[in-house]
Amino acid sequence: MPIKPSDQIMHKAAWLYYMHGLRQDEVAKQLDISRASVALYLRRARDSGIVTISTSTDLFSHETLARELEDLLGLTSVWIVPEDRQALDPAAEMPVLAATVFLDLVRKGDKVGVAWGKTVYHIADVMPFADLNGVTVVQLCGNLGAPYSYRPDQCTTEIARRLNAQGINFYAPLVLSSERLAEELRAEPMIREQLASIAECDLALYSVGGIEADSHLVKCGALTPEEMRSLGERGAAGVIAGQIIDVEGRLMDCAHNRRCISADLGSIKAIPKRIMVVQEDNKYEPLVAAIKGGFASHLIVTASMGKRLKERFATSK
Amino acid sequence: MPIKPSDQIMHKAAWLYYMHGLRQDEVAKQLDISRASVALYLRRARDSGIVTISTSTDLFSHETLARELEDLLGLTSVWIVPEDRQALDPAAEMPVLAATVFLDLVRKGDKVGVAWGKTVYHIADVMPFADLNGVTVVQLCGNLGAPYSYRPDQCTTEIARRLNAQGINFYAPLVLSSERLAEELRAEPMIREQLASIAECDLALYSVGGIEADSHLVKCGALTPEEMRSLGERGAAGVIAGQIIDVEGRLMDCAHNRRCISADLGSIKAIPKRIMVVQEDNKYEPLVAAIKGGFASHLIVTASMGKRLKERFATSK
DNA sequence: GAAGGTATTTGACTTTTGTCAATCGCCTCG
DNA sequence: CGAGGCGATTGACAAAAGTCAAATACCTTC
Repeated sequence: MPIKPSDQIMHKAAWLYYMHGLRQDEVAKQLDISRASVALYLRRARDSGIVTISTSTDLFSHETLARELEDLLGLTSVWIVPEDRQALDPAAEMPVLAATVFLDLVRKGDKVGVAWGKTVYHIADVMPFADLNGVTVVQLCGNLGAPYSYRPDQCTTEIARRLNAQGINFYAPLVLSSERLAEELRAEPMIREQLASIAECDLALYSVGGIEADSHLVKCGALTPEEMRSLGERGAAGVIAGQIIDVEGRLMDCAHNRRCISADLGSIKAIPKRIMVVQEDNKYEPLVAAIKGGFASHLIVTASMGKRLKERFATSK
Repeated sequence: MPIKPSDQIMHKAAWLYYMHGLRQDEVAKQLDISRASVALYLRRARDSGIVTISTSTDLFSHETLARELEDLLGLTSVWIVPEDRQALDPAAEMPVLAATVFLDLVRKGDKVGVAWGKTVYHIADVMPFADLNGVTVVQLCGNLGAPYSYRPDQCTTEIARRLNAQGINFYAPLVLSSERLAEELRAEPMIREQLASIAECDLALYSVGGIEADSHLVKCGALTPEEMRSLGERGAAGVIAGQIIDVEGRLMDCAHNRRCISADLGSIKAIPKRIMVVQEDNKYEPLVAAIKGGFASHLIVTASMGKRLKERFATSK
C-alpha cells in the first residue's frame, strides 16, 4: 500500500498545530481544508499516539514517576525524592519535604494524628515554626519506655510546639505484658475517648515499620527477635502505629496486637489525608503491605523505592 | 534546593490534562485551584517542554522527516518514499506517488509545465486516466533528436493523453549548434510566445538532472563528457529543463545554456506549485542546487535522500 | 450507469480554553 | 509594625476548539 494521503494530512495538521503552535483555523487555511476537518485530524493524531506527554527531562522524570504511582496505587499525591539528594544527607531532604507537605495539607482547626519512629522524629526536627492555632496534634499509639530515643510523645509534643498547636499525649504504654490488662486499659474512659477521637482526625503523619530483628518493636523490648521471626513466618509484613500487619495490610491476629494500646487500624484508614513517609529502601515489603491496606493517601519515597513500587503494582493488574 | 512545589502542581496538572484527558475545570477541581491557574500551569508545562509531539512510531518517522524538511527547506509539501519500497521496485512506488500528488494538485483550467527525463517519463507511465478537460500541458524545454528514449514531447503528450487534457508541444530542438541560431529561434514569434506562456503555468512537474559523464545531456549528444567535466569544474551542479545550474541554483554563464531553447529559469521559479521528483540517490548535489535555486515547492524523495537533505540544511543555518 | 453504502467534509452551534486586569497573600525593608 | 513590592491567583470576557447533523464525494456492486 502506498503512503496514505490521510495520514500525511493528519500528520501535517498535527505538526503545524503542535510543533508550530498555529491555531486550528490557521492550519485549516494553510492546508486548505475546513477548521472542522483540522479538529478531526488532530483528534485522530492524538488517538494514534502521535502526541504524548514527554518525560525526557531529568527534572520531570521523578514527577512522571510520581504521577504514575498516583495512578497505579490510587493515591492522592506522591512525592519522589531524588536518589542522589537522599544519599547526600539522608536525614535532611526527605524530612524537609515531608514537613513542607505536611504544612501544606494542614488546615486551621484540623486534628492531626502522629505516629512514632525515626522518620517522624526527623520530620518533627525540621518542621518550621508556624502559627497554627486551633490545630490539635494527637498521638496515634501508646508510649514506649523512657530509654528509647524516638518516643511517640516526643514526636507529638515537638510538632505541636513548632506549630503552636495543642498537643494531646497518650497516657498509656504502647505494649502491655498481658492481653487482659490491655483490654481493661482500653476500656478506661479516658483512654477509650482518646482512641475514639483518632477517627476524627483530618490528617495523619507516619511511616511504616519493618519486622527485622533490629526493628523498633524489638529494640524497645516489646517483642523478642524470635517472636518477630515467628510472626514473619506467619505472614507479618510491617508495623503501623505499633501494630503488626500482614502482607495484605490487615491487622495480624496475634498476641502482640492484642497487648497493644494503639489506634484502631480502621480509624486510621478513615482519616482523609494519610501522609506516609518512607526513607529506608529496606522498608519495601512493609510499604507494599501498608499501601495494600490503604494506610496512605499521600506518599513520600525515594526514587528507587518509587521505581520498585511501580514495577510491583504495574504487573499486579 | 528542594523539589519546587510549583513544579509538582504544574506537572500534575499537565498529567491529568494530557494523560488522563480531563478538562481544565476537572483538573482545577481535583487540584483545588481555579481553572485559570490550570490554564497557566499548562502553558508553563508546554513552555518547559513537557508536552511534545512524539515521533516514535515507524509509520510516522517518515512523516516527521517530511515535516522537518518542509520547515528546513521552506517547502510547501514533502513526501518521503520508504527505502525498502523504493528498493523493491524502483520504477513503481515513487512515480505512483508522484502521479497521485500531481493529480491532487492539478485543478481544472490549470496550465501545467512538464520537463523531461527518465523520472518524468515513469510518472507519465503510471499516471491514471482522468478527465481533466480544460487543463493544458506544456513542454518546459525544447526537443531532443529522435533516437533518445525519454523525449520531452513524449512526456508531455502521454500525460496530456491520460488526463484528457490539451498537450502543447515545443517545436524546437533543445540544443542548437550555435548561439546565434538559438538566439534567432528564441526571437521567433511562435517560440517566444510559447516560452513566455510558461510563466503562466500553475503547476510544474520535473526532476533535476545530474552532470556526470553518463547524464542525459551527454548521452543525447548535447555535450561531450569533456565539456561536462569542465562545467563541473566551473561550479556546475545540476540540470533544470536542459539548462545547467551552479551549486547555488543559478543559471550558469556558459555556451551550452546560450545554445539552449528552454524555459527561462525565472519563469519556472514563478510557477506557484513546482513538484520536484528525485528517484536516484546520486542526484544529491543536483537536488541541493535545485532547492537552493527555489525550483521546488513540492518535493518527493527517498528516505535516505531526505535524511541527507536534513543534515545538509540543518547545519547550514 | 444507477443504486447503495461508506467515509469525508463542512457549517452552525456549544463547550472549553486563553487572556488580562484586578485582587490577594506573602515577604521584605524601613 | 505598617508600607510597599512582587509573584501567585482569580473572575469575567474573548477567542478557540469540540461536536454533530447534514451534505457531499467516493467507491463498490449490480
